[in-house]
Amino acid sequence: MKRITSQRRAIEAVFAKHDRPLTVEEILNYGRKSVPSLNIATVYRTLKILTDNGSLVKVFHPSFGTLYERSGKDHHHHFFCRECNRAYELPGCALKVDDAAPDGFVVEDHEVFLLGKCPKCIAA
Amino acid sequence: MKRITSQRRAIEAVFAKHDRPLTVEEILNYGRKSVPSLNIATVYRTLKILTDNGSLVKVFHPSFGTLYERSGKDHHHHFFCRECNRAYELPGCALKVDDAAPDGFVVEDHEVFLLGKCPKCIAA
DNA sequence: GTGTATGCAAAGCTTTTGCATAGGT
DNA sequence: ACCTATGCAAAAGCTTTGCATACAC
Repeated sequence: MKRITSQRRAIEAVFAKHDRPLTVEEILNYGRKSVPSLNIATVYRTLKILTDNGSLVKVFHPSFGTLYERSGKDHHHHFFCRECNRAYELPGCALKVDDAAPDGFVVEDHEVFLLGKCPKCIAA
Repeated sequence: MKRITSQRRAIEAVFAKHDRPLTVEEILNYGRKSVPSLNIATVYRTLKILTDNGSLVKVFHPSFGTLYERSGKDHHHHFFCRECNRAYELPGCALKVDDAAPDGFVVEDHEVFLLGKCPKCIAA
């Protein structure tokens, strides 16, 4: 990626505006609002580049597959609302990492997914 | 599923023998050892039935997608070895569930994935 | 003007489905 | 004999890739 195109800018703007894990479809649809010609192949190619260079990280949703979010945030976990299917980032870490695995396992990383109902859907 | 076929028995035997989260491909290959004609469509259909009736649960591996494991175990989490790519079940739960999400979120379920090196690969 | 990134279409994978038939009951 | 579950092949997602061309530089 050596040229700054309108497509590339549109995709980065999507992440700036919607700062949460997004599906490829969300990225495509939001991006098309500013660049209607935006193609799904371009989205995938750009996501790959941004993931490879560390700007984005993948998040795996139990039912929706791969989501993408901006990197560089503090360590956090994810909450998926079963009602509205939106992904949330939750600050902090409630995992007792030292107790998480038996002796003999070397834990280098971890991910925590919470599933339930978000405040919006409870209020609704 | 109202009939007990050799395919069905073969698939259940695979889970009995390899009591850890398995990929569809692993299930197919292991199953074909006893029923060579076993077809991938049958595997998917059987996995769907066993998942729907609660005998199996899905486990989502960050890179390998959906794995299947037998249900009815105590609450546990998963460890994925980055070296040998094997999935382990870890007993217990080191998550402080009450602290996991801010007020306003209702946490119904959670999953924890640990990534690192397993004892076998450390020893090797 | 040069060469990269895009759009389009085709191809790869994984998973699902339609249909004729083997085989469990 | 009946009718479900299977195998096969086609289809339906999702993601990647080849190729001509638009466009950033």
